[in-house]
Amino acid sequence: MHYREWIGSGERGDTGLAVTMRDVARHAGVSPKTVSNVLSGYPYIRESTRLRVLASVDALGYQLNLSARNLKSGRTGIIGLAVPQLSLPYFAELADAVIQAADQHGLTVMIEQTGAVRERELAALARPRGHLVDGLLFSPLGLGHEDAEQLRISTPMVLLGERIFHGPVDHVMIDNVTGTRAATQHLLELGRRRIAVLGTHPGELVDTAVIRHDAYAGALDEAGVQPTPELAMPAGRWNRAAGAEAMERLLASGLKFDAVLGLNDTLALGAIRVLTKHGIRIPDDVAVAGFDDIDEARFSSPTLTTVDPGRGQIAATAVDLLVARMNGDDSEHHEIIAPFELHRRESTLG
Amino acid sequence: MHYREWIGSGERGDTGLAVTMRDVARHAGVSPKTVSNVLSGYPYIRESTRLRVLASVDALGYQLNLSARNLKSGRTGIIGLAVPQLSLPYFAELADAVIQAADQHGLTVMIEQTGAVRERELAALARPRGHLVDGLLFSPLGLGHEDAEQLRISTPMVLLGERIFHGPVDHVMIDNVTGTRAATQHLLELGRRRIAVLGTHPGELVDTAVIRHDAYAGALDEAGVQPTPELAMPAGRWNRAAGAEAMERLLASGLKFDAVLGLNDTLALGAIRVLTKHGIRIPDDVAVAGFDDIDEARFSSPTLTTVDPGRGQIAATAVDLLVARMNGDDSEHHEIIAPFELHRRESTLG
DNA sequence: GCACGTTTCTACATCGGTGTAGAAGGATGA
DNA sequence: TCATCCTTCTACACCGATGTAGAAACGTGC
Repeated sequence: MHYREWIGSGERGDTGLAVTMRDVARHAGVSPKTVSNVLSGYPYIRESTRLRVLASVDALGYQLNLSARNLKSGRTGIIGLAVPQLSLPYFAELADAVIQAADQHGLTVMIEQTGAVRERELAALARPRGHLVDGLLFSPLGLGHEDAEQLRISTPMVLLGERIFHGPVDHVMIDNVTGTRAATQHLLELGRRRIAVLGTHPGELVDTAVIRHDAYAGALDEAGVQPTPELAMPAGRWNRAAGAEAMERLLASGLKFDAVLGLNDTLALGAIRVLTKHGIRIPDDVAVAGFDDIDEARFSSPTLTTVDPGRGQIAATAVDLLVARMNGDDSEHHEIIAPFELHRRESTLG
Repeated sequence: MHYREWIGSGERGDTGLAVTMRDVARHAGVSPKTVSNVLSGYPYIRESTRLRVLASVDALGYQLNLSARNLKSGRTGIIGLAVPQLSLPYFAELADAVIQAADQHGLTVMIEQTGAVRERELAALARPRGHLVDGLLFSPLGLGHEDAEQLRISTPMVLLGERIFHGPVDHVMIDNVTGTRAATQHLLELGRRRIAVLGTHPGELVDTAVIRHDAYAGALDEAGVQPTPELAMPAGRWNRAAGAEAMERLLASGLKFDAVLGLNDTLALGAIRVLTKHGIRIPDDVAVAGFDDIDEARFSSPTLTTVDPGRGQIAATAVDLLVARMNGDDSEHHEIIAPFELHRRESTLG
């Protein structure tokens, strides 16, 4: 009687009324295996038995136990989705899209929030939830080049988002470079020359911030415009508060600028808030563009010019790819770049 | 050799390298059960054996198989969260909060999107994912009174959000009535008398829209203000697009109004968008208030006066309650109302 | 030295399904 | 008529862990 004294012990929460396959089998007058066969679509079953079994399933309210099936078959029908944070609209909308895409394949999604913290991202990789997920969609933010090796895991996995890692892993990528260039060129075409950037990560070697920042610089360069390094405002987190704070800093610096490129939409929206508060007119005094095309961008005041990275396509493609891997596809790894689209709205066109 | 011809058949995706408890046991020179005991915290283990086992676990990179554990113990450490849609900021932020709260208890969250469709909500109830979730947090939108009986399920469950159902189910509720009254009273105190409402659900008997609408009407009544029924604008979905559309309808109607109460923030934000587009000044011409206090409300232009329903507390309380139920607590069911707070911002104060 | 309690560990059955092999019965073709 | 194939179903072992019961070793007190 030691067991009861220690925490781990516990009677089953379930009140033991659980109906098993054996019960269904008895009720239908067949063997348990036949019930199993009916439920998993095995073809060689007489129609009459099939119906009888299904009737019994219904009558008893039988619920297949996925744990038991998984134990034998190694499949759960669950895929994991590891994202930095759901309260960031981009990831919330991405998760929405992934769940819908997974649904099409009859899969359920288990979401893990990593907070963009390297340790938690590594943990999400190391422990695909105790064999519970058949595959993993992973949107890394905190990992660096040095972690690339950690991505060689046995569970099927598809990376979402940034082109950070090279190696034998499937990617479905945002077209960061061309997308950012397009947004920057758009600002240049409006005649803007002093274009501030919000959300840079000075010191980082390779992450979304760096890639987009470089693309921005490249576009300026190409247009023969000298970039002003002081117009690059760092921001660690990419949320509204950080965007607002960066814009306050920029205004406080006294530097002149006629456009702002937020490295994502929430940064841009935070900036718009501060500009408006200071009575600066958008786009007359300052044009603003972002990246992500979150729903809010269509309804902010002013509406936000931004790059639509093709979220829906990314989610659908990634799930398709993952499902293929889960089904044993071991072809060369894919690197897919989703097509983007620049949406011109009031924040640049008035 | 018939099996290979039919879809359901499949070799395990895993390449069979899986390390089991038996392997660890062999490596450490103990019985499998001892490994199990070490891993689940059974106290009567010699310190030296404990360390030896843990070393072997590490050495072999052992990963406990949750399906197998679940099969025997009936526990998975996973709770389900059923919400209408993650791309709605309120639910995204709620999910974020729930995941964090669950994390504190060592639980993982599996999210299901119901799309606020009655059938899918019933499905989420009927099939707690094949015994895979130990408990369910459920935020129903599509269910009506007639479905109350369906909520008597054997899996522990806590309802989030609205006070729709009575009966033997735990609720953690938003203070819809007092919160909405407070927002309405705030508008009244500003001297506004013709207050439009966005997002009503005419014909519904009992849902959030009705509750908030009634509370609004009550506040008007109490202040001796005649409500104008035409100022109640229906909107099925509560997103920005619906808010914008409702506001367009209101403007087109030609009715005069000096304030707008969005039954949630996204409706209010959609309305703000349209008002701004039409050159109507906020709050000078029209004051706007919402409900939910999503992050965006602090950064919109103008910032949005809104009711903070205490999301973080709701999530934490609900998870605590659920965990208690999962641990066998079968006390009387609880109905907890989270404290709200009215945040006065520019959309009403300028 | 012996009865008794505690600590430490192990053998075995079992959770609820599914893979494998094969039995039984009917149809087919030589 | 018999060998062969196809259809339909069943028996049984086993997936990887844990609950139960109990064995072995170690004090302790008398």
